[in-house]
Amino acid sequence: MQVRNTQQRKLVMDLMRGNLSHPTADEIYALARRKEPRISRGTVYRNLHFLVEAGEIARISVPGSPDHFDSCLAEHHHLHCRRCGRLLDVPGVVFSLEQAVAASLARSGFVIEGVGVIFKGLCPDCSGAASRSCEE
Amino acid sequence: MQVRNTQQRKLVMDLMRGNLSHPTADEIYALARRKEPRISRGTVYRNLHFLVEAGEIARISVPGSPDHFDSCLAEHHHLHCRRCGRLLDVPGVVFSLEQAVAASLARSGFVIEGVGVIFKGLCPDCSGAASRSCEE
DNA sequence: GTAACTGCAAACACTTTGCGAAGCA
DNA sequence: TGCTTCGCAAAGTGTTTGCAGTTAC
Repeated sequence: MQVRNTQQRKLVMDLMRGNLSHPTADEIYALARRKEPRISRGTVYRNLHFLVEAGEIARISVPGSPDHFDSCLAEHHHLHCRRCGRLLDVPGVVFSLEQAVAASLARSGFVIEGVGVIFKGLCPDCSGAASRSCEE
Repeated sequence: MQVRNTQQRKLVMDLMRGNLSHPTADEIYALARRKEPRISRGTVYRNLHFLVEAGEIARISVPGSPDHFDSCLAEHHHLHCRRCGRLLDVPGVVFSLEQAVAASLARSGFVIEGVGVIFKGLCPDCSGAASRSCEE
């Protein structure tokens, strides 16, 4: 199966690479339409999947919200803000415990292919706003 | 708001309590219909949410598959089998690393309300089957 | 009696897919 | 030219919701 470098695929790729946050498929679709108004949602989804399969980007599944995509392939934790929905990187984390658990599981016959860790809570912006407005 | 103990709510509660695995809403619905064929999907969803809000059960969001529900409230990790889709408990894990990270994040102004860890891979049954049949 | 709850069905959000047309190699 | 990819729209999946009728308290 011969892979083709279409305008649309290049566009999605560029938008991902130029994006340091963790856009959803729909956010990429919105950005893509600014440059290429005729691009379709299906094409964006297909190309995001293509890039994930090709190992160019990572898919981050977030409970209760659509999937996000990450152009940073280095393994890292995320924080999902319950209030604004933003997905933020947790920097500088060592994975010794998850790795230890994975090793122990492997000894029991599990094949561990990955570990997903997601912190849930409020980001600094939202926790500040929350205390200011006394809500919740 | 006065809470009522309806037949349907009791049934969902009992099915969850008698269930050591991690059924999805649809699995609970199927079980419920065996005892109460007129129960509706909406009622099962509403009651599962009710029980989650009431702190009676936990909701486990699994990337790429419907939500699972867990009658075990003790914090623990899970393994999601890519092959059979089963969700399994990871027993006897200490959470020191996640807790350390959470503490460090808290110092930066994040409000951490929870940590979700999900291992992805193959359970012993499936990893054995996979190597036997040489697939993938 | 009354308001929380139910069953039903339609709506919902996100994602995938079938199809005929378009365009890259 | 041929086969991958596109745009479009419809279907799929899991979940929520509006409503009129029911039922627990």
